[in-house]
Amino acid sequence: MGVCKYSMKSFDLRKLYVNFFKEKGHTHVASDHLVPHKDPTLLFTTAGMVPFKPLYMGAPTDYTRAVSIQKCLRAGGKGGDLELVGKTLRHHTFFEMLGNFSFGDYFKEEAICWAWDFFTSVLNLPVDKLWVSVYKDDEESAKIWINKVGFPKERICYLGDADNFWGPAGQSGACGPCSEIHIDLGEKRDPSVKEGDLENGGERYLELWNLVFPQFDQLENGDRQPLPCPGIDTGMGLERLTFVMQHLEKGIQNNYQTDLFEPLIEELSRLSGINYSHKVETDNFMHAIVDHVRALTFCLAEDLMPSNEGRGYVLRRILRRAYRFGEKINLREPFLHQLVPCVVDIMKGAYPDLIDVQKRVEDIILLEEQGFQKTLDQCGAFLEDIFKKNEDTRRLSGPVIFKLYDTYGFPIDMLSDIALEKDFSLDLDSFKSLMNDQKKRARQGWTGEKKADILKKMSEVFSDHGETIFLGYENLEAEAKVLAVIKDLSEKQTYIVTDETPFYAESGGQAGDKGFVTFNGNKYEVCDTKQIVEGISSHICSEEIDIPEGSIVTLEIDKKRRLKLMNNHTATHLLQSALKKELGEDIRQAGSLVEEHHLRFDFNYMGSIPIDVLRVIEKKVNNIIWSNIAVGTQKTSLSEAKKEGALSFFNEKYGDLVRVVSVADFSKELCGGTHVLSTGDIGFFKILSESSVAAGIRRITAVTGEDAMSKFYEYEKQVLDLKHLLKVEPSRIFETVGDLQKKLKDSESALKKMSLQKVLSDVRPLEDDVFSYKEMSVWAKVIDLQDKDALKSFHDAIRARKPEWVLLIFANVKGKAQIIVSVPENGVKLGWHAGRIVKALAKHAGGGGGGKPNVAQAGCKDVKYFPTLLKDFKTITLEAFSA
RNA sequence: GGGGAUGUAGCUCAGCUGGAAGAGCACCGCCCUUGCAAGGCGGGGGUCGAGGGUUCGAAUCCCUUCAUCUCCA
Repeated sequence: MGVCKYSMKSFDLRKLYVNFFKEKGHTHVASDHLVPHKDPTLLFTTAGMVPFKPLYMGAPTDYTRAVSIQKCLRAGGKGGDLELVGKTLRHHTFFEMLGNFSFGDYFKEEAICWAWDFFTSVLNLPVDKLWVSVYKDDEESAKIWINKVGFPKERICYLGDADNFWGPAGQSGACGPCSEIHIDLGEKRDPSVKEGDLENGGERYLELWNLVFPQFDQLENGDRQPLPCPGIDTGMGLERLTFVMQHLEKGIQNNYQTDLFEPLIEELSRLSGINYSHKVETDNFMHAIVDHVRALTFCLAEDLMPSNEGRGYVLRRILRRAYRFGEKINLREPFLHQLVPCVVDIMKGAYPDLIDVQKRVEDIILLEEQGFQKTLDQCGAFLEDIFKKNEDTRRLSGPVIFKLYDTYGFPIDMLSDIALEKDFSLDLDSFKSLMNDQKKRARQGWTGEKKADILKKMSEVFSDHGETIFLGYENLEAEAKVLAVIKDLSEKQTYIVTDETPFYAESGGQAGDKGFVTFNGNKYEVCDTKQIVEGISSHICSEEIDIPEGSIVTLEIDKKRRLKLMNNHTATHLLQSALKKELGEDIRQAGSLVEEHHLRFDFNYMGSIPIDVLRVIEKKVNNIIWSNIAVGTQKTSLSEAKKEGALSFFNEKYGDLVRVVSVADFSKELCGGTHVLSTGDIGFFKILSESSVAAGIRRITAVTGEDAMSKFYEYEKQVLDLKHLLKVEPSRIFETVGDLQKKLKDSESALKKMSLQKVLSDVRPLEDDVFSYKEMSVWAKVIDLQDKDALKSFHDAIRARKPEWVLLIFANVKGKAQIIVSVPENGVKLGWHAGRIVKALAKHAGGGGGGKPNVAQAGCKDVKYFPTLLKDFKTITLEAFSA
């Protein structure tokens, strides 16, 4: 990458910022995940404050000031940023947000003064180039800027809701007025922007830092209430800040020339052979590509997978957009994965975790690129076809374009390019109206949140009491206080929430506990335990129950079931370690399920796993089980755990104490689940199946202990049954069945042949059975047959001998009445139609049938009709000739 | 959550308005060739994604469901 040419690098800016606010009493909180698992209303973390949302609602914490550098992703949705990326120089899908926060602590004055201080004393930004905006009704902030900071009045702008009222992130939550600091990059950069017009700042006035003053809580219905815990929420994009610093130093023109992007652009330029800063158009494609690769790398590093729905689909769209742009700069083969090492190299200083996942990220991206290329190729034939079909008009209609886009996912911009090449026009207006129809349909289909009220009650319990305390590592029964009893009438279920519980709530793949809740001598069955709101365990009973809040109840779990879950969960850990040791260290969990009677483990791996390798894996696990090693659990900090090499899946909340489950040096994982005390408890481990669930993902299912034994009995019984049935030793069953199959097959085909031969020798196509009708010789016969297939063979044999006759065959196939009629070519010309004839015959005999003019089949209720059909053939089929 | 499409041999796919499940590649055997490549002849392999229904008869029509792809939210 070479020596960095800037004295102030992105890495330094992160440090300066965090240290500045640490000195002002802020706790440095590490970035939360891009996928906010605690907030189902958001697809991705879109702002620095997202992880802190509950704190503004008054959730308990041990700090009131925080500083963070938050990984963020904005793609589609409300902002619609995705389409802008590349076209403007300041939008990104993935970016890092520097933020300082106050929860009921300091307010506007400190926020504004410190921001100013950071800009002017730490970064030495040119004071005369800075501009400030405040919310139109927020005199308080304006006064602070003028009186406390001494900021010139004439460079303060008052803006409205669109620009200076922030939030909420998602459908609900904290929001409030804000004040922004902009920098004037000079008139030359964007001459269309008037002096001081921050509202339409274009490329001239760059919004650098947004100081938000969250004061309100917006509800789902749009109403605003005062926030329980108002404070400060600021956000400054690291990419923009870095740009400004390096612009001032070296005069670079955009974010993509900063040290955060420049090596990537250089690499892309090398791969494509296209120079940067050559043409605006290709530059924009390069911008979008490198932006998207960063986003992809960070998402995939968090174990998010491209898929066809939800978050994974957003990821897939980002990838495809980048891939398509590649084509515009002469990259016609998968190339995105080749940029990943460069992303990792740039970011590894701040995100060392990336190093471990680099290889995996590359693999997944390559696979996706190949998959997309395949869909494009498959559209090729369809495309050719539609261009051919519309050759006369040289125009593709709306419905045709819509179908191509909606069903096959063929990108419209690519279609336009091809159409241009072939000199075709596109009816895009009609296409757009079809898209609108689809949007309308989608909106109508939206049923809304059914369980919103239940979620709301659970959230209230959370903010009043905090997380449910889990006693179940040591205790299998306990007394506890009831905090809430919530009835779901639509499902006939009751959720019972207590302050503490021995019940394990479904999490980390481990199934929730079952058992009983006892109150006042009444025993209620708990059929599952779940965390409907994260942190709150609810005991689910499938009946309506009334227990007053505040009551003390006895909680008792199904112990036998839990022991099995513990077996299976520990075994899952052992399996994962064994897989890593046997198939490679880059094996990663892609999902796991721990249930009472079996366990399931999904992981990334290309290709299937040979049976003998599975046996080796099985053996490794069993060796650990038979060594009877104590299973250790300890609480430690996340960073400590990582240092010791514990496996983690990015699901842990930073800052918390984490629980590490370890089996000597064989396995070490962060896990909140319940485990056996010693591996020997598991008894035995047996893999039942290995299969594929998605591209690049394999699934292993297995059983342990008693269930492994049951499985063995099941197989044993099957073998013994076979042994008795076949009267051979088990070792010879395979061979014997093979022989039997072959014999059966041979004799079946011999039988078929023989019975056909017999019919053919018994029934000869003699002139005696022929009558003349409508200028043709008609041969009619009733025969008996063993199976339906023989009928057609019989017909073909007769046809071969008498090509000039009309054949009329009535067959009794084991009691079922079947008719076949066939007419030679010259008969068809004379007006004979086998289909119509057979239909008429069948209709007369309570059946139905049909076929082509030359040959047709039918069936009817009973063979007893055959003589009549024969006798009255001419009258019955009369109408078959009239048409 | 709402649309559209696909699911047939190990792989890639044909199969029309219902009437004996097919092709190419791959596989196995034999022939030709000193060997390789190629060719010739023969052969094995399918619950037509699953479950219902209509029908004398369903890969084909209808309903349900699952998986994959795709668009919209």
